[in-house]
Amino acid sequence: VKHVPLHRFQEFLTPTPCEVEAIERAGRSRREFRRRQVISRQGEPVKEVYLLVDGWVAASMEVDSSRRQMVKIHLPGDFLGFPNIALARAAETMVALTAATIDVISLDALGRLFERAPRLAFTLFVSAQQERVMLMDHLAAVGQTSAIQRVSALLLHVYRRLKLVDDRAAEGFDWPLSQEHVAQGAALSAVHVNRTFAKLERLGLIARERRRMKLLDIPRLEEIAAFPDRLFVREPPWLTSIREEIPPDEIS
Amino acid sequence: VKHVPLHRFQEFLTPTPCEVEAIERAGRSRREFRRRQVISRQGEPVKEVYLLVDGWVAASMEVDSSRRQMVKIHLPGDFLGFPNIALARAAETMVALTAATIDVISLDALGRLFERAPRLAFTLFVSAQQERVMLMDHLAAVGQTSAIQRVSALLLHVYRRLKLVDDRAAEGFDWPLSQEHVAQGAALSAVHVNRTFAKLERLGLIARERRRMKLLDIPRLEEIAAFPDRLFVREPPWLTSIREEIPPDEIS
DNA sequence: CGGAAATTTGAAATCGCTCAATGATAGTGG
DNA sequence: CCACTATCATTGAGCGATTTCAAATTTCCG
Repeated sequence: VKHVPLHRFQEFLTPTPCEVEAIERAGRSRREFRRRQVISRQGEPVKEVYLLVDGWVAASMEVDSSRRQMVKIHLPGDFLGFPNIALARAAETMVALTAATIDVISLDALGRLFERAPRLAFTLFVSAQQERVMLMDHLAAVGQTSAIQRVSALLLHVYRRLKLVDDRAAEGFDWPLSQEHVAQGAALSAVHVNRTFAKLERLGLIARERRRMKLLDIPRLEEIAAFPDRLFVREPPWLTSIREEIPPDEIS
Repeated sequence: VKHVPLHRFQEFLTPTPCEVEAIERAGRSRREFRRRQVISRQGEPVKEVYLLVDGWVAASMEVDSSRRQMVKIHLPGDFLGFPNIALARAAETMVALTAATIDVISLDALGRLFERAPRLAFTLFVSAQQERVMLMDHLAAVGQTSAIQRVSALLLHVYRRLKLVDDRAAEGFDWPLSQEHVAQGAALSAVHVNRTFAKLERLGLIARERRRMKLLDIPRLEEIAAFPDRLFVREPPWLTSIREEIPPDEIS
């Protein structure tokens, strides 16, 4: 059995054993998906959220039948579907970009977590704010930068996230995204993404082969992309000082 | 003394008196800003968050010296600066679009709220997810729609939010945004925003005069914009069933 | 091995941008 | 209250980054 990855929690503080247990308890049933399979669909009633245990997942929104915007590339350890809990009907469609393993978390389990583990709850809250920052950066890139900058930014974004977990990302990494996917993420046409990849390759900044990607000149890519590498807080005093758990007998 | 507006809380559930008190207690010092005054600047260390009591505020990010993206138009009742709590240095710059009144909330006070008022904490969490949905819609509009659609979407977005609080918005509303501001929000040039406003006016969809705006044909604008009018959850069982408050004596 | 999905390339069209100049509005101090 | 100045809105002309359309390869997957 694959262990639940805790990356998104550990970014802000190291969970105590009983907090880890609370997380493990919240996720119940596990589901497997094949590449290209739809996990949840835009417009469906919202009943649960998910934890991505393994694989890549794309979250996207259909604007009209021919246009869709990818709003997030989810990697292992990410929560999926959280924005939908504010809605009666889901805003995003989730599609597996690779074979993927997912744990289902009920909304009731989430509520119990807020009641019993306030520090973990606050961590989840901070994590939601982090997602907002990433969306803001994405919006700024799409709104204010050129095609080559947006594609470079997307490459750097994925690279930086992979490197947090696996240092070998510097020697190249699996790249399951089609050029059509990149187009939907960077808000470009697939044709222009193709030309932009070709240009980056010609400049010696990236190398592509099969479904692998390697960034050859990261400093130069960062210079081009103008995409901020955010420094997130780590164990801030206002977070660590909160009580870790409310014993069950104190809850009526 | 102006009362603290609670719009963003009341969207998801009606706070109990002691929850209202907890909110009032969290906000301490009040500050006043003039139009165009900077409230907080991108890159500064993050020490506090704010509640917008009165006025409009723009949150924007500078991509380079000549390009900036407005990521949110804040109206009374909005929390300001929440995304920054995940960061060591602020990502957004806040500027008052009108004269504005703001309450300062310390991060410690926020922590106490998570410890003491779990239901309120969960409401804040859901509210953060709502903000993510709005950012996703914004990103989809900027990435996938034409100039006239983006400007229509921005107008509708503001109109819908104002109407929640004040029905007279249908008869026109104050419009403190310059065309340069609209340009930064919709990711267009100010010149093109001007031409797009002129077009909307020529089509009989809007009327502008001085710093007022009136939407003349909302159904047609909605048709053009293709901007979703989200239905947010209201008092969902998984939120209302959480215990309202942990008595102080149960906290060591 | 066959069919579907994805990539690549060319040519033509377009939406929105930049530059530049003029006109209107609003805020400020005398 | 008026004049002065900065900000904001408007309009024209030319250009260019990216799109669309179309067709040919190549790769992937069952």
